[in-house]
Amino acid sequence: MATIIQKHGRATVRDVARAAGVSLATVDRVLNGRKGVRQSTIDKVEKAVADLNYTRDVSASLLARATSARIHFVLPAGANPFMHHLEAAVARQADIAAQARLAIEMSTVPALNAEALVEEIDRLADEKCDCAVIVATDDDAVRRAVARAQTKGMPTITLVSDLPQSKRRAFVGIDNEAAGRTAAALMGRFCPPHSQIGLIVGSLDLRDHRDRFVGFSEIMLDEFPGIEIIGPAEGFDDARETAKRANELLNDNPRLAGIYSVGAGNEGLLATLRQRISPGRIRVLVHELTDASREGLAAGYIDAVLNQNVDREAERAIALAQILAVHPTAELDRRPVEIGIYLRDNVI
Amino acid sequence: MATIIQKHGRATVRDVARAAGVSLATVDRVLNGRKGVRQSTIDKVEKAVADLNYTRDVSASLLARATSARIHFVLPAGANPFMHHLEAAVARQADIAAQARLAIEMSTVPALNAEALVEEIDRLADEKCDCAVIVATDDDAVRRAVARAQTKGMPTITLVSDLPQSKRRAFVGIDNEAAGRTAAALMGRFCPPHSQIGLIVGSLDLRDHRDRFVGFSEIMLDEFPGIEIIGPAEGFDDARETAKRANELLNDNPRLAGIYSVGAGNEGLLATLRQRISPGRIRVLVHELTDASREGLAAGYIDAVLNQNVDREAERAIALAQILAVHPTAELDRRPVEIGIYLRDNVI
DNA sequence: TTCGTTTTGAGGTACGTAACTCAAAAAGGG
DNA sequence: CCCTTTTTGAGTTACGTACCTCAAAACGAA
Repeated sequence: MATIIQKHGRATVRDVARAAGVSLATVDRVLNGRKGVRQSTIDKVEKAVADLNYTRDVSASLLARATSARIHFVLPAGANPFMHHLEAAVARQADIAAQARLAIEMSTVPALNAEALVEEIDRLADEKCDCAVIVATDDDAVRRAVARAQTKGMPTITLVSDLPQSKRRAFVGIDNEAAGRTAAALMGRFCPPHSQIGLIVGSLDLRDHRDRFVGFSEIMLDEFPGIEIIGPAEGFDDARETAKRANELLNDNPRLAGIYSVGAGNEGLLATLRQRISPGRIRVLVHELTDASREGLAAGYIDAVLNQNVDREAERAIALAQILAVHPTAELDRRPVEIGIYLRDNVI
Repeated sequence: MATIIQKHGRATVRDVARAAGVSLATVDRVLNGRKGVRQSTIDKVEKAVADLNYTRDVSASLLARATSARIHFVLPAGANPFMHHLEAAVARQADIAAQARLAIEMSTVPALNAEALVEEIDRLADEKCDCAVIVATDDDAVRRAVARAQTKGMPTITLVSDLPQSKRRAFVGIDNEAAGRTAAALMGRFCPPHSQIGLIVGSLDLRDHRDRFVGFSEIMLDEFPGIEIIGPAEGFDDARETAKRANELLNDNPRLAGIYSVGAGNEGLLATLRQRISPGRIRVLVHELTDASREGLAAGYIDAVLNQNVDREAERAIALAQILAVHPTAELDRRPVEIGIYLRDNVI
């Protein structure tokens, strides 16, 4: 009845050396990819590893590893609450990562400023940082900087906002088109078959916002053809501007059934809603769990929140960066981060 | 601009000993709770620990720890697909846990059989297992067995299905009333204000199903008073029975707008839907991502799935068990596991 | 004071890997 | 065959903690 899944008596490098008929030093050379070992010997060792089902003891490995890998996060400065959450998440994960001999550093550059980001990437590549994790601004100068860094031996990972067609080694974030499609699937079911839904984005120049809009439109046209999409209006991820856009939506469309807020600035949206309507009159869908969106959920002004879990993202970015720092040519897991859906009663 | 969040040069036990003006052995005694140290000395050491911000190096600690803690999972045998997923998740996490010097064992007992579960708990307690993790059957004999085990020094954690009013040290699972409330919030928005929603549970004798039903009813009556709840009918977590209940619901209520399937057996529900209606005609909400529910989502027969992440649950249970194994009187994190909501485009 | 008890110190070994040196052995080229 | 280069072996040190022993010191009570 009882099955022991794993017990602690695992094979060690000594066992591998004995099984392969070589010395400890040779096993070490093979395992850590040092040169000066004949291919036939490498094969012998790898066979022994496979036969004994040897896996590196992570605790011992970390303990013995003298130097910490340097992983550097570059985040947009003084941006919206979401970015502050992301920053906090990186700091939290940094504490955990320190146990794994990873030195996590963080710096900020002005938001939406490609030049500043480029400068920072170049600086990091020069001072032999092991891996950069950036919230990318979609700009060709940034693409070139990423390529330069890769040449100099520093791989780059994009976080939250991707940089397609670039030399970045991985993207950690949600699939924003899928997020838009999911938003449409919810809103389409929330609203009457013949109604109007207003869209507010931060800016259509932002890749993630554009992707969400594309996904949303696709499903709406396909599955809820009776529903009319109003907009998108641009709120520039700013509370005041977003409040204005929401006011305009309500003024111009008295029979509006829903609002999908694609970007940030939800404090402003919420303020307008509180001022203009009673909770539940129109269906409201926003992105990211923040103080404002939690409050909106609790008060009934917001029906659902699509969220990317920043802790999971920071953790994932660090895990991938660690792999790259140790094994620069490794194949990385390409799965996007999960899109969380929160209503009032399942917020965390 | 750049901020180093953590670097690797941390304080060690030697630093603590020096700062406290005591020997290494004394620091060791204090840190590991061994007896024979004067309170005034304990205070000195703890002050030094605080001053130096000392934290145990987990890698070294694990490496030095000779023995593995034994953590034993007891799951219901041959049950539904969800339980098989849970089993697989435990096995996956066991591999990871082995790195942390944890020996994860697993056994199965007949489902819904309190006597067999009691026997297994007693057996584990006698053979000095460090912690048991059980999917509880709600029965007083089980409560007594858990209490006996606790007396013998083996703490118990409940998984997925709780055992309230017992000596279990923690529960790892979702808040099922909150899940029911969330289901109602979705269904209430999905369906017209005056319509009928059919409920199918496994059994009202199952605590989690009853809790979900209670939460669902609460929100429905409160926020969607025009919607009528039909049932609940009992499908006994069985595909055939659940198919029959779904058929009956469709026969008896030609204007049914939605079905909320609270328990398992969704293969049966899906079969009936495929046979009787076209995708999207009625809104369908089920629990747990399984082959059947994924298929239903993809085909458009299921609108949304409420899910508990079994990997997260297994991981959490192991983490809590580890704390209990090392520090039996520790206070444990009481937060429930997150309730995931999945539509077609955000499944993982 | 003296005895017994409690508390503390000093020192050791072990865990499994990383990273290094130096010498010895094997391979390869002419 | 010798000579050079490459490959391998043997051994050491280090990482930070856990756990152990034995002796020395401090303490408390009579």
